[in-house]
Amino acid sequence: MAAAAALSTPLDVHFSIPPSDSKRTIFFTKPLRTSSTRKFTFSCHSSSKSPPKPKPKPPPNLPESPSPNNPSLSDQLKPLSTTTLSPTKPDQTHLLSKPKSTWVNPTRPKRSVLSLQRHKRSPYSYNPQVRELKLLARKLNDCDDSEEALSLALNEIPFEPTRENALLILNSLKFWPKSYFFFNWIKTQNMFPMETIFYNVTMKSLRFGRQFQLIEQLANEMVSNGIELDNITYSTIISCAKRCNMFNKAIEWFERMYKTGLMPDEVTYSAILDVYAKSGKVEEVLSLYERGVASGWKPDAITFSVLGKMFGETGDYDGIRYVLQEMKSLGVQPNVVVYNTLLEAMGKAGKPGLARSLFDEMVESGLTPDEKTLTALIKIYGKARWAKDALELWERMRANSWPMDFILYNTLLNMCADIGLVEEAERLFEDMKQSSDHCKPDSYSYTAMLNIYGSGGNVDKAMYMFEEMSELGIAVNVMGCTCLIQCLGKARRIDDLVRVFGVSVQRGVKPDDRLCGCLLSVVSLCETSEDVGKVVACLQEANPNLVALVKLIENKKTGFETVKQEFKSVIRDTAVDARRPFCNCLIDICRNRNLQERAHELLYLGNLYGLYPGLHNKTVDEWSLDVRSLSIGAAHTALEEWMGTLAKVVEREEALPELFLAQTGTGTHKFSQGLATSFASHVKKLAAPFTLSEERAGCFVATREDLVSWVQSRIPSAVTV
DNA sequence: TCGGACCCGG
Repeated sequence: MAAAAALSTPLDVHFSIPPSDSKRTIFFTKPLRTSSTRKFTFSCHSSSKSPPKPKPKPPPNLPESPSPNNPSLSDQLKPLSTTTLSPTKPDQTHLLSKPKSTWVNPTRPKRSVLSLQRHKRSPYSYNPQVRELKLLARKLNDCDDSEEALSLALNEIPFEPTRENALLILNSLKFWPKSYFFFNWIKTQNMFPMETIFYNVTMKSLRFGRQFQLIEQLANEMVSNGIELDNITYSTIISCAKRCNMFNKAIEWFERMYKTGLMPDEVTYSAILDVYAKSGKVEEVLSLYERGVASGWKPDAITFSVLGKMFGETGDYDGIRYVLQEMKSLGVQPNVVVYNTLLEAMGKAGKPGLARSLFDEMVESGLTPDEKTLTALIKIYGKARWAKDALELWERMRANSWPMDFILYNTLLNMCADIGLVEEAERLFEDMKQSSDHCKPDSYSYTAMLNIYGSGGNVDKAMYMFEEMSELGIAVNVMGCTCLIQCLGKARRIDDLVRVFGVSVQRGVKPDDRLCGCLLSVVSLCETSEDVGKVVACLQEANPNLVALVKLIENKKTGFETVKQEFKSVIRDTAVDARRPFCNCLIDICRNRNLQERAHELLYLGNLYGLYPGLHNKTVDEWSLDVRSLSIGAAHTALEEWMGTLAKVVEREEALPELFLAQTGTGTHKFSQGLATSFASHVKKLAAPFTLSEERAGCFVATREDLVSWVQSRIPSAVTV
């Protein structure tokens, strides 16, 4: 929906089609912005070694007495969001620096936002009947879910239903229906008044089953029966809402807590921080964090893990650095979970080297990495194509007998797919087959193998995997199906492709936009109209609108305006990550059908709708064309377009930079198609003066002199490209 | 033995 909104409004404002006599130009126009999400970043900390920032001394840590007029959380945050958080004051974006005096008023001590006291647990005393009680609990756990069965089990109750006994049983019940039933049963017995703890324990069990409705029902019951809701109650409610992705509910209950005058303790506080973090409210998280610290709170590892995850989600490297520095200055030692979170965040921020150093630091500090640590790191090395580091780590894992689980196995397989390690993957896959039950290859493992064989062009082995999956009853998912179809398409095994598509759909695969993009790319590869028809028939089943667009653009009579409208409508309904592939494929289809003009129109539209950000970059010294995210056909089209535009600039004798360069990338992936090679031959065909740069990998360069004389030698033909 | 954080895909 958001994507649709982003597409619908700004485009027509920015673009009106010029009169037919003037050419549309792709380059040298102000790039379109489809959205303007402000990314929060900290101002730079000069060095993590610098002494910790002076934190304001907190007011005395006395929990405030409940006040009937306690401000709500949003009221409390208001002064922050209108002052400190104002995005219009760039010098104030450093939220976590010393708080601004606008809200630290020395004459009026700031209200504390959390209680530094943890909730006291009731002391546990030994229950002599523990054996019998555990036995009953097991019986309840094992018996049928039906009310009859549960009642029957409870009838033979071997003990007095005292408060302690009931609590012990309630604590031992594993599944929420049992806990809920038992809780209600205690209520009907009327042996003792229901206290908060019974509600809390029951809610905890309900949370396992994500029964937020029931939890909320119980909470309301507590309110109407005058039973106190404590921090444990609230944190349980909040974390359940969070797990159910009901962030508004979580915030609503947090607000309710404030309004009743109960001060959150650090558990509730970090739970709500996580809620804000998961709902993307970075600024709220930071102001809450800041205010907590200003109240004298020393955040623990869990808080930093929440912050780290939040920054990881947006790949905010400055944020990650801040978390590390903040822990250091507060003297909080990261534990394994914190390291895991930060490692993953480093991966999302695209910092494999820093992830590696962080991992070294973790091991040096004496911590043992667990499955999640290794999963994070292997994934990072795979995505970065750091084969050496990945293999070394793998070796180290085995040498140290570090823990493995099936997710780590699957991540290793994916890493092999990323790096192109076919034999290693096969060995690993065999290991999994030999292993005990919990690491047997599952749908993910098979998908990884389909990916490996598919991208390596090993059609027969990929097909073998596909058959084996159906023999073993392992579900084919849409991604595995996509890998296989892509591979069959490249091998021009269209009949097999059609069969695989049919079988997959029959087995429940719901084609998504990426699968459609894959089918579309096969359409562009097909050499006979018969094959085209077969693939289009599959595509018709999955995305009829896309097929209609293909037919439209193939028809020479279709006018540009029509293409534009239909293109826009298809792209708007397409998942963001599939939009550019769609456009690339459509361009390829045109080029293969000799519809060059249409290809240029489509590239223009793709650029117009923001599918190729950063395609063209200009500085005073150099202009560059970055075709790394383009298909071969699209890259050729872009080069022609660029040349045409440059010709015009030369013709008009406008200022030109010293250097021109076209970036094709080096195709670091073992299986990658070699855009550079194809680009080189196209450059040669055009006789353009670009040569592969020796200093800059994956770049073709041309000097101004060469380019100008080449353009002049082509005039007037160049102008009309 | 009443509550909070971290892992797999095109």
